[in-house]
Amino acid sequence: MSSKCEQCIIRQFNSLKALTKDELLRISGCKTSKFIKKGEIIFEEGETLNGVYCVKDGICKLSKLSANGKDQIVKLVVKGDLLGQRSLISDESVNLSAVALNDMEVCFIPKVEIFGNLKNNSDFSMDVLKQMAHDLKESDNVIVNMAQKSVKQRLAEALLYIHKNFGVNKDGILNVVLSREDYASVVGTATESAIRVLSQFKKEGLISTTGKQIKLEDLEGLKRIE
Amino acid sequence: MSSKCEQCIIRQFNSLKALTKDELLRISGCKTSKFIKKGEIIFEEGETLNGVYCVKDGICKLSKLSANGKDQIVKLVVKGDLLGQRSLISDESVNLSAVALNDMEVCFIPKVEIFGNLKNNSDFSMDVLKQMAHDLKESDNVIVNMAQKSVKQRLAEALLYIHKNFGVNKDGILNVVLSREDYASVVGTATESAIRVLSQFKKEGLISTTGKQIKLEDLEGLKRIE
DNA sequence: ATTTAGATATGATAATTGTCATGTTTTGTT
DNA sequence: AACAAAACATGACAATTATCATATCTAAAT
Repeated sequence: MSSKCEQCIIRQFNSLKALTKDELLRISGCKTSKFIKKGEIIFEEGETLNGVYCVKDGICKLSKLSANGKDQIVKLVVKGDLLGQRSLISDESVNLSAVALNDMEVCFIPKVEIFGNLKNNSDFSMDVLKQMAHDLKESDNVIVNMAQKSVKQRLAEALLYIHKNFGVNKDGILNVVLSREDYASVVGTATESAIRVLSQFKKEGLISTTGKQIKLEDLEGLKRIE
Repeated sequence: MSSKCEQCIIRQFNSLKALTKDELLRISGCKTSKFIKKGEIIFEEGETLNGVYCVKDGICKLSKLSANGKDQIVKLVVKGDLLGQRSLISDESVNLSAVALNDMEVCFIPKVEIFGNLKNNSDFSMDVLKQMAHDLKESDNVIVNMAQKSVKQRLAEALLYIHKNFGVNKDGILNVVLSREDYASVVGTATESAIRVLSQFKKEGLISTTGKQIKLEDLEGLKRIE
């Protein structure tokens, strides 16, 4: 019993908003809904996808295994994002692995539907194109940051990024809860280094922590990190 | 007196190949041809573009100024590539600066033409989409490399990348000639570090140099760098 | 041919980051 | 509650990379 895409609010946050009522009805008919538990793998590097996932709830990480055996987290995915678009479009195997950081709810939309709409609805394809263009810009900016900034700067920016894009709960604690290892993997450093920098931020009053939970105490201070 | 796009071979290498004869004729009518000297700026970060550049000849670098004042080269552009697509599509100012590394010849195609074709020719928009999807994958891979690999590894890979994608002349010398500063800027390190690593490669017989010209002497050796 | 600015090269040293060892805390399981 | 496993934390040290100083080489301009 799948609910109706026409009434799904999530769709407003991604390219599916450009679809017509008829197109949405068709998708409603063939999509499948899935619940994914924290830590579960949605797909893995090298797999072939036969559709895209629309994230209804929860957060996941997109990562790639480096030659040295360490995982690099390339992106964090919010509610509303589409997963697997890129691989679908270029008709290649998936380049990144997706792992749930929370319990998630996703809808799987088959490839044929997406391609049909890309071909026939230029509003939709234009929106997908815009989304990709935006992602590409973000990626280029990440490259520059990785290449030019220190671990301390990158970690400060990662915290600010999560704060801005995923928000905080009523107590001011970041909605995304990452392990220290995951932070290291976002920033591209050793786990111990990430731990050390977070400890330093704590000492300096820039953040406070309760277990894995992190609260940003001084946004301006974090922005000033050099 | 602009030559005809219909007869331009370059177009086979980019998304313009998906255009119809009529569409190409229209572009022929409104495009402008430009010669750009080595070192000249094609466009700079923050500018607004009113079209895309189709690279007919020559090579250029796309770079971004980091907060620390250093340039990071994000991509090298070959003959056949389109410049400025991304910014045009997302309707934002340009994120990267483009500077000629050679004497170049480019054609400028106005925004309206591109958008018209994106809207009306789904083969064209699909091809642009594919190109962007491919670029996005490449960018993600670069992020992983920047984050996880050493300067030595990154420089070896940069040399191999240039070898593979831009080729060599009759003497086996890389077709792309970069200054040591540019190499540092590709790899994301200090100029002195880039120089040192290149010197080391030379000592180890992996490369040979004559001034700025570099020849790869041992491809397999470079691939094995750790 | 000489000058000169810029690029290349290398040494010395400092700063950053990674690795290994080890201890503590947290978490989940029986 | 007791235990084991995992995550977190920190010290000591090694490796990598950046910075500063200075020397040499190259290429362009006079």
